[in-house]
Amino acid sequence: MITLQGFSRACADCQLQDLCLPIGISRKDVDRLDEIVNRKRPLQRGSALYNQGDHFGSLFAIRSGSIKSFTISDDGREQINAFHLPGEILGLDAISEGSHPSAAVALETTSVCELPFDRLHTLAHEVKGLQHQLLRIMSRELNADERFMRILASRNAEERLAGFLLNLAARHGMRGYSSTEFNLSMSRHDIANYLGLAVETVSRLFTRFQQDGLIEARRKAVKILQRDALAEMAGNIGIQANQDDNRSRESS
Amino acid sequence: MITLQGFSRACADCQLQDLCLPIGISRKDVDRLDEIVNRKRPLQRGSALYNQGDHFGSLFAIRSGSIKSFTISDDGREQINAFHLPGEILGLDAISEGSHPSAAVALETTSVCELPFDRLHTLAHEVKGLQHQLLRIMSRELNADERFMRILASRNAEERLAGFLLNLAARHGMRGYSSTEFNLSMSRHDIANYLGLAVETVSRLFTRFQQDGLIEARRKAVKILQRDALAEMAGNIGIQANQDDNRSRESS
DNA sequence: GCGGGATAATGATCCAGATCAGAGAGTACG
DNA sequence: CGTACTCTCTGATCTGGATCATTATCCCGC
Repeated sequence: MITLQGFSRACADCQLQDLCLPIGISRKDVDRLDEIVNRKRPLQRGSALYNQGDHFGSLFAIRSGSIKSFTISDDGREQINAFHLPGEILGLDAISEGSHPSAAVALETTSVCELPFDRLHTLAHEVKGLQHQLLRIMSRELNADERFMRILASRNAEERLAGFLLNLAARHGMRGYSSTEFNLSMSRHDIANYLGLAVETVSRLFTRFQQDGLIEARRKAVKILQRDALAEMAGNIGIQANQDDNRSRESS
Repeated sequence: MITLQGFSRACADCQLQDLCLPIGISRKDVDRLDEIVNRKRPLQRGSALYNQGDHFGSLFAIRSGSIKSFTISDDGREQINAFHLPGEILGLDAISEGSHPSAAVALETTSVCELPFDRLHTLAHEVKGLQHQLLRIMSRELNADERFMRILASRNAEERLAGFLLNLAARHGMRGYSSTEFNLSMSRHDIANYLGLAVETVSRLFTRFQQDGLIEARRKAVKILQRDALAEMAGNIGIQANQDDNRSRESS
């Protein structure tokens, strides 16, 4: 169904370049970016890209697959921070401390591009567009986090799950996949953990959404039947995935 | 009680420079930064630094006072994203979209430095240390958000409030104020909103913490009596404020 | 095709915290 | 300096979702 693109080599050829770092960068500069990127061999499901506390040396961009990032607190509880899809950048939260505050584990077979931070940083110093894009990506991430904090602080279970499904749908859509029919790469347990709910609640909600004709769900396979009803339910939060469609003019 | 420092002019003289943008920047470059900073006249309590949806042109650094940033959702509910103290940078979440996704309102008389983004961006392009510091500040913010998401997703009411108080205490401490005795510039309502709780719950918890001898609280005035007990309760989350004490060596 | 261990669904009960209601206490202002 | 408003506190009740318990289903290796 999805063409394997794991072996196309250059950023310039990558399907994801308009979601990823190269936005707003000239062809010539993309080639320079390309030189510092390491394409790693695919990660198997369940294996870690990095662990909590690991030394930070690189950012990572997802080429295909998906990754969850999470933190284990002192009392041993795991808390998932985010699910990452192709084109998204991981490791941004490690820049300030020099080590990764959270771990990143593949949810399925996943391939990533490694971006050594010191070289990226140097290149960004030379290529203003890259510097800008880095800032924009981090800002976008801040936005997504804030949006999610709002959901956690003020939405009930059904609003959370509706928002979650729509968010995933939109993000799939932006990557050229169907935004109505897709596979969840994470378990119900992971969804519950992420949304701050109990697994049982999530499971019941899937059942209810299905009974109400909002979705069709069989295990990991999900089909959105009534997008608008879900959006209404979610209170129109989290619908828009991290797009950033400003042509922010560099004024004056 | 707190000396008015609203009229010291230069970054180089500012008490907050080791929390703010100038970290890791040479004296000469701080002076260049200084040239682009606008010191604005103080904001009165309740007045907006910017509103939701406003065009983004500048970042802002707080000199004194405090600010809450929040979003109003479609259904009119206000949700507070963060409380900001002196030395912190506001507006980072607006870089990607070109407009402010949240509003910022002063909780008390507050003075800020305005940092026009295009000029800051250009300067960061020339001064690598500034570029790095910008990235670090954004990364630190991502960390704080993640930490807070964890609290919202998996902590109960008493853990949340304990964590909140310790976080404020630590942040006051880093700014040279007492970390055991301080004033809350926000109302119980704001605290509740921020923590995803009902006002009544927050109020009851203040009472209980006081009865248990953990704190002394009279209205806005708070005194931490048993820091360790609170930390235990908070599950050691949120204790450390956004420090970043890595001397991240630029390797190789 | 056949256990067996993870994953998911469903049912029954319980409780933390929301909601409802109302009473002080502080503050602004005519 | 009294009236009215906002903020905080406290008590009583209700409920969404957690927790506990069990069953169904999937998926894997053999």
